[in-house]
Amino acid sequence: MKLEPSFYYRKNVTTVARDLLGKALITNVKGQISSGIIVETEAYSWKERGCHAYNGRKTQRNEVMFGAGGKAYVYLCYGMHHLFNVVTNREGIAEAVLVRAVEPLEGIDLMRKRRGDVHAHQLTSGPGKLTRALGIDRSWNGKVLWNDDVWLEDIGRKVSGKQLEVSKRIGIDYAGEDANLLWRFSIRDNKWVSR
DNA sequence: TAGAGGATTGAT
DNA sequence: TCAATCCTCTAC
Repeated sequence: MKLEPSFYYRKNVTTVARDLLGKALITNVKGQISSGIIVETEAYSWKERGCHAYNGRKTQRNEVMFGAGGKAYVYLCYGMHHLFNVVTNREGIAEAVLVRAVEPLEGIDLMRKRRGDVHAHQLTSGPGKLTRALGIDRSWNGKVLWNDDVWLEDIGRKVSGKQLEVSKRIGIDYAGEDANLLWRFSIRDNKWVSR
């Protein structure tokens, strides 16, 4: 079952980030389906320095984050990697959840084709890798997440408190104290969690 | 309009 | 540990 818009509209971005664990991210590129189970996320909010939209800073790139929740925010990092975010909250409030890693579910052969011949557990174990494996690029920026190209689904997988791992976010040393926020959520001992 | 730098990856 | 590589933002 596809996640309802109300799932994304919720006000607490960290709650959405936690709830996304165990959900499936599915893409349909020219009729070819590939999907993965989300095992690692990070929350970002305009209220803290790790976020592109810190302090309400709005640019052409991050404009989508200011829209209503439930859209994809895809941007290029380091000139070579596409990163996939889920926009949350209501219009005017810039918050998003970065999907950092998924566990391959469907279309594994297709992912291999896109990623080259790598070990199964390296197919989608990082934010730049999973976008490539699933065929996501910047042209997907702004798509709503309940259409037929890309969507999220509840596949009934529960993440217990025991499995939930909370930690500091990665790669935002420049954010000062905000880099210490425990806004990274992952499934403990899952092979596809990055690093 | 030019220059600096980045929410990463993969090879060395 | 470091280079690849190019878009985005900022400042001139």
